[in-house]
Amino acid sequence: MESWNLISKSFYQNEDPLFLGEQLLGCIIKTQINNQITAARIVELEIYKAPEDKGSHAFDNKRTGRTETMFKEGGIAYVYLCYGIHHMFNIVSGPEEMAHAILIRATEPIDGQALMETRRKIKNPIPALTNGPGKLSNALGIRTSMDGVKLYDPQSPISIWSDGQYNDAGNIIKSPRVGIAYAEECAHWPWRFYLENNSWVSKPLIVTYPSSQSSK
DNA sequence: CGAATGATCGGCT
DNA sequence: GCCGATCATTCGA
Repeated sequence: MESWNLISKSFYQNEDPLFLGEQLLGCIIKTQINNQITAARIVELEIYKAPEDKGSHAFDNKRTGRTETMFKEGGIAYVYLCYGIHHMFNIVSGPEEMAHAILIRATEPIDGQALMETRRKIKNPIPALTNGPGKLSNALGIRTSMDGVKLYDPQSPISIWSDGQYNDAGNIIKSPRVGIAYAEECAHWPWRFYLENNSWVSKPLIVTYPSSQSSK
């Protein structure tokens, strides 16, 4: 709010989602729902690069009712339900017909922390508030009904801003993504980005990959 | 601690 | 019918 700059629509049209992922780390997600405002800084995300990425819902440019959102112009939200409970928030990027998406995995609260704690039914200010994709959506009030909203419109329920912090890409750690062991050779691509030494990053879950990762 | 499990539902075979 | 880009809770060592 103080000196935040709204991320422009053109920014999201970049054809390299890996580059965009680096730029989006440190940016701020703001939600305004029924005049209630919360904001949180992106500290961890994952790139899903269609069509070659077997971890993506849009692998091989597969179009379904659900994935259709990802084929639209960059700069909108892709929100889907996972395990029947969790609302997963992604940023669609690239031009129309390029189904790239960037999953936000963890955030650091900036504004409206008390409201986030109420939504999450959490008593104490602990990292569990927003250190996972399902957790942060719950805390920020993001739901599947917001699928397709414009992130570059300040009136949207979800918008993304920059305040100039964390612009230095030097402190970004890159590692394999979480929860996609089924994605064969794509499973170990280092497309999970997070800020080094940030205490709000999600727990580095131990994922069992098809036995071929350690020393080959 | 870690491992196992239940929750809960839309999308897809 | 089955299963997932997950999480909170329980159970056992």
